[in-house]
Amino acid sequence: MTSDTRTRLLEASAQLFREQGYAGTGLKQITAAGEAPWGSLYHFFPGGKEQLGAEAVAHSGGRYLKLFDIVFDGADGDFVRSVRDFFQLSVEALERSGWADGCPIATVALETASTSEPLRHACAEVFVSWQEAIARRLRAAGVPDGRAADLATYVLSAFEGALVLSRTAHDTRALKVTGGIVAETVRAALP
Amino acid sequence: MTSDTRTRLLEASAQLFREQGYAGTGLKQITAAGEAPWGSLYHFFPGGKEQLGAEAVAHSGGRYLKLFDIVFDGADGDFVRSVRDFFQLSVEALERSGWADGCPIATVALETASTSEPLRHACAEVFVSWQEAIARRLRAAGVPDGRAADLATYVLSAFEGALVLSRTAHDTRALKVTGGIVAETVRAALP
DNA sequence: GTCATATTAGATAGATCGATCTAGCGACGA
DNA sequence: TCGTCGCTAGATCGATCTATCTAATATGAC
Repeated sequence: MTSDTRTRLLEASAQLFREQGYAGTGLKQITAAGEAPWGSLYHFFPGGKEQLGAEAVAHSGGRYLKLFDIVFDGADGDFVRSVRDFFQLSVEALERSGWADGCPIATVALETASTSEPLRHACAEVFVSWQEAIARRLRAAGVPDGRAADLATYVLSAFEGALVLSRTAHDTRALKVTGGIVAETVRAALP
Repeated sequence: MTSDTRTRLLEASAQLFREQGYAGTGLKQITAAGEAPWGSLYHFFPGGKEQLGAEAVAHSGGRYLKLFDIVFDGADGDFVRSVRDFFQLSVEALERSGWADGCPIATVALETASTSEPLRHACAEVFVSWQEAIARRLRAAGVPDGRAADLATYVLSAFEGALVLSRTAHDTRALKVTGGIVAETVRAALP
């Protein structure tokens, strides 16, 4: 039986880290947002902020992994449509949240790439899992192994970058434009 | 006559923000790195950390803009080669710096997109200037206006995303793979 | 040389940071 | 009813954060 408080702390962390980064978020703010008692934080996460951060990253990563599958399954094997759908989903998420909900990992990844090895590693693992999920679907669409891995990396790169540009510009154009071109490129690469 | 101390503060800020983000960098650390006296910081930047951050972002942005031109000019009008060169330059910068020198803007952009309007705006302006620089070269290569703008956004998106993945993974593969596919895509789009 | 301005020096304020600590609450089995 | 143990409560520590302040010191014009 997983603790409810623990989950709330994890999800509050994930959301706050996504919006304002790891260093920019205080533990007090996390307990407030998660409506969790201060004493519980170090009970559930004796490793402190770093452990909480690493677990929050993994939590967000897993959640998005499920979302990938939902989008892929909803497109009935049409990989190109999946790509379009995913970019479109982010367009809507950005608009709905007032430009707050970008990539739940990227901010922490960049902040901690040179400052915390455990956090960097957690972020790297999430990115790998996402690329594998995309590559798996590409292989299912008939793309050879190595080429599928490369295309998956390419799609994720373009997606992450477009999210950075769109969120910073407060304008979904980058996501729409990039999504369109990436979808075309992928279509041409399918057998 | 621009103050030397002021420039050192600006460049130290730019480098530290690039490595560890805006919130993760203290003003004391900046004065130490820039070998500048503490009293000078608020003399040159009375607006405090936010002003220093915004100016550092603009400073980095302008520096990269010049680098764009150097790379473009070095490729003798061969835009596809410019793209490859630029991805390759980042590969080398990442390796040389021990995975510290990624995009000088992206970290701050993500951190401050929802927390500081002046900083977000400074980052957005840099990204716009970069896209315009790329688009100008695409037009020079014969690509129509609107299409050039879209392709420029696409190239920058893919580049930024690949930098995030490579820096996080401590592996230049994402930059190499993405750079290759983007170069191919751009080549096919040229007249 | 004199005066005004630009810059440096560094102590200090006041807030907040992550982390630790002890005390106590409350549910549940014996 | 009594313990036990998971969890909560929140004071508190030392460090660090940004920002402000007053003096002292260069610097340059005249």
